[in-house]
Amino acid sequence: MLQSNQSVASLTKLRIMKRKTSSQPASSTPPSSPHQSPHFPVKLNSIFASKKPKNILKNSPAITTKASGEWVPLSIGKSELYLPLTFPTGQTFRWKETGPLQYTGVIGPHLVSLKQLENGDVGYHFHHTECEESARLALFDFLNLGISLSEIWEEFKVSDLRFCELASYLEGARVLRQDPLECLIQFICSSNNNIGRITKMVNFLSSLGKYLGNVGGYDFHQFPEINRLAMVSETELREAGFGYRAKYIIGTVEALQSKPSGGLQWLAALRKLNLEEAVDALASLPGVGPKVAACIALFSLDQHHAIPVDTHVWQIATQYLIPELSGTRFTPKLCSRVADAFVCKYGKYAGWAQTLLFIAELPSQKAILPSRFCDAEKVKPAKSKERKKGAHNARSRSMDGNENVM
DNA sequence: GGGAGACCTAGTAA
DNA sequence: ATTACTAGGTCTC
Repeated sequence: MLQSNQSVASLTKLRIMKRKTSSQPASSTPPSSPHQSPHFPVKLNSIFASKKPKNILKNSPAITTKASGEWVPLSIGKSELYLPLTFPTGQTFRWKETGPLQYTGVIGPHLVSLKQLENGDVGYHFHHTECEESARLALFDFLNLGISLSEIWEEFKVSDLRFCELASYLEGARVLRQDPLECLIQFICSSNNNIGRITKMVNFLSSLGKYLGNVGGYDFHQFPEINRLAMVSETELREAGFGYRAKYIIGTVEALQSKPSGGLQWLAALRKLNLEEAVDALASLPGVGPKVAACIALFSLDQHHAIPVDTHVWQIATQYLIPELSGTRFTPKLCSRVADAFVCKYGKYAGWAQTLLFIAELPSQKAILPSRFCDAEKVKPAKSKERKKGAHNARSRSMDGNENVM
């Protein structure tokens, strides 16, 4: 039953690094046969220097060379990255499932496929890129490989038995490091919305960017620059199905254009702020409230303890962290209370812990977890009705088992 | 500063 | 079959 859900395509994001102009679009089919080829060079110290856990790539053997048609192994293993728990779980709406255990997306100007190899490792393949080296760096950065998932999970496991048990079934649920602009726009689209529709909206905006190629029947584009986004009218967006979010997109794009340092710079600078400052800055943009801001902060701004609180996270929190509030109704005022509870329990990387707990609540995952993880039914607030099957809130990342986006 | 209602759509219930 | 209502996050009043 996991499969049906995984058909949800996810998309990606690019890094905030300078965009390279890429050359001719490539129409290619992802390689089909995993190939044990050499490892890649690992010169990421400067990039990841500030990260806490040791760089999991640090000791990887150097080498490289990848012939097209091959999967180049990342040599990190499933415990560090398991694609089905990372890409189609609501962090990004730009990556597509293009094969069994295979996902394709765009990182900056690079079109790349990732595949879980038979030995558990993840292999990558660039379909379209001008510079292999910068593509590789962009990929490592996007995958947040400067952070050891297994290392921070160890700490969660020690302090939380339930996390420990879940982790053994849901290995490799990693938090990505997306491009802030892409992340911002995607999550503005996500507000009060369901995954199928969000994906359509994001696809529409993405198609305004430079075409990079087709993989598995899906067209891939570089995410459009701010000035390109600014050329779209609210009317066009509404006709494309954005609803009232159309004006949010327009307003946010205008706000970014008006930043003295430029929108991209302004967004990039948020990575240097503390969480509260970053969230406040983001919330100054139309269409960005506490929840969307937390998503952007966690998924693109290195704010590892950001907790996107929605009704589903509220359920998790009242069930396991603050049972004294169980049965009460969620109000915005309680947002910080929930976030604090997560940080208090899990610390600096609370957002990463919360991501796993969230995924464990997805119908697709519950289906493969032992029943003891499912019997603890949520205590619903008096006024709340049964949860619907269809429309799920975005952050509810694939909450919908029936979701069939593409 | 907190609460209520509007916004938009898809899915569900009546 | 149509209609009424619902969730979901942000904004406005």
